[in-house]
Amino acid sequence: MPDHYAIHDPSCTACAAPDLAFAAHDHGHCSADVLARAEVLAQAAGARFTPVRRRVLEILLEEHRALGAYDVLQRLAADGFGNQPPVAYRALEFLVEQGLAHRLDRLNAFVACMHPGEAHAPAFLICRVCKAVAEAPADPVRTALNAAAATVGFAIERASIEASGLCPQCKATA
Amino acid sequence: MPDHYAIHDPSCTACAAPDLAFAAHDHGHCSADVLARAEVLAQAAGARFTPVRRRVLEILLEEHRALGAYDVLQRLAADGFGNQPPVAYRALEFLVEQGLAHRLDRLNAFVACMHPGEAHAPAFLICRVCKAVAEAPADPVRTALNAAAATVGFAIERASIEASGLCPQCKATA
DNA sequence: GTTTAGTTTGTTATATCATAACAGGTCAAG
DNA sequence: CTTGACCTGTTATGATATAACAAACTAAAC
Repeated sequence: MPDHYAIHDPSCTACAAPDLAFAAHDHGHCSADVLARAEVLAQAAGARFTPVRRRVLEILLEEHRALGAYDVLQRLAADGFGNQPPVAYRALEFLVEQGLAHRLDRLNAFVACMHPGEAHAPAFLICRVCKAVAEAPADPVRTALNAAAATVGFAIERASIEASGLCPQCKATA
Repeated sequence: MPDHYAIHDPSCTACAAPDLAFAAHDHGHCSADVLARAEVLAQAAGARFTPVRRRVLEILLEEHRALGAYDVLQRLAADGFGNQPPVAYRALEFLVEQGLAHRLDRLNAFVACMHPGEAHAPAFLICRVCKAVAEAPADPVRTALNAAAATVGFAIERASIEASGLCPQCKATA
């Protein structure tokens, strides 16, 4: 197994950071690591990590940005895969189901999950200038949300928490 | 001014409840109250609360549910207004800008604001069975979210918090 | 009371996002 | 090596949203 496929290593600076989307980092390592973990996880789940699916995840992993299904589709078509919408939507749906990607409702777009396999229900931070997307740990947020829901007797099953604003770099530049 | 146009009265059981969407209540009072407040607020903002705009708010206020733009459009057309998409989208956009309605990204749909004029940034609770939508106070949630964002240096400008699950009634029925 | 500038509405046309349904191909289990 | 499940590709269509322009209305200035 080549070095850049090395498994996630929490002692590595890059891997240990809570979120890298807004920080300079070894993105080659970062994305290869996530891809390798994804492969393992899909296997473990008895799911088939086929070429289209793998390629879609690779495409999403190229940047810490959300891509629309049609953007992904265009890339797939260029790589010789089918170029009809269901091809992209199905692969994206698979990745979301497997916890390897997330859908951002605000953007009608998809982003690679940077913490596959690590049980998490993140809040998304979307920079309105550079469009980078980061996953922020949201346990306290969800605790507060559950409490608010409980006061009216509502039982939350799924919640999406998506914030837009300025990432550290774009804030500094402005 | 007829009685059902009476202004919001916090001493009234209906008006005082944190959120009525999931509770039996005098909906005629509830919606007329919100409508009357909306009218006042629009005036105060120097905005024109025209017939289409008013009608769209009335339509949204008929139920504590989110309606798609095309649902609203159909209702408008039946009332003799234009029946092309921009008619609905523009009125909805106006209401959202004025804080009289909210857009739910998860549903691509719109819901009347039940707390117009009361500075608020709610979390939305969407019942997956009866489709009712309630606004829950989200100050603690937003505090937690801001804290999470701050740890990565992100400055939140707008956040949407949308949860789906079971409302009290549907939970009891299940 | 008329003019005028800004706003609102209506319309045509088109862009963007998403899925249903079916045919053919692939793969692993038996 | 067949079978059944699943995956991919395709056609077609549905659902959501906006650009651009013309006509009508409104409010304010004169």
